Amino acid sequence: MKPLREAFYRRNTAVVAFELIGKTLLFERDGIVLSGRIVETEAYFGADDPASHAYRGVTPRNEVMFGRAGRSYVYFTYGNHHCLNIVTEEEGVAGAVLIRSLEPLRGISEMQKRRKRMHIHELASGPGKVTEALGITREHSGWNLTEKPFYVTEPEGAREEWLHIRATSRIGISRAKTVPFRFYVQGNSCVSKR
DNA sequence: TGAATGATCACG
DNA sequence: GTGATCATTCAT
Repeated sequence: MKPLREAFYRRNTAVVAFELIGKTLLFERDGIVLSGRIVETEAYFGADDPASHAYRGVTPRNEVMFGRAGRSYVYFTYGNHHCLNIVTEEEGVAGAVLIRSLEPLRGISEMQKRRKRMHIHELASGPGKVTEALGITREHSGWNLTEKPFYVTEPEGAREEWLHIRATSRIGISRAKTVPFRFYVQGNSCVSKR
């Protein structure tokens, strides 16, 4: 399967966040393919979104959010965890989709090793777990996700889960708590817990 | 130079 | 419910 192209990401962030549900995220490293179905995302905008890192303009950390769509934005938070985003919108406009949860597909034993957990629903059911399962750190920020080895594709088969996608407020933020910019597959055990 | 904060997780 | 743990940001 071919990677999703830059034009997919160069659109409204909430639309991209919604449409990324059900797609497959892949990272091929050291001859091992790690992949999962995206089952939970959140949209973060720019100047009009007080919960976004880009709310107050460009900083050294967030500058990739203002750059070209389809790039990774990885940041370190709470002294322990990394979070993976994919940049959206036209160049010069801030936006990114936080990848909150994956349903593991390939490379499960490698994810179990990295996470020190066995159960499928513990491997990538939260943004910090996603990056730990795939071994993603700030070194992987700014990568071009429209080409291998780190990319997103259409799922195998039909995208049936669109019927079951829910939208709610975003998790873990202190501002803009009401807008429904979180999307997830209802009933999927790999979605993060409330 | 310092203090506050944080798009989290695991454990009890 | 709470502690861990530190990079980032903004104010001083």
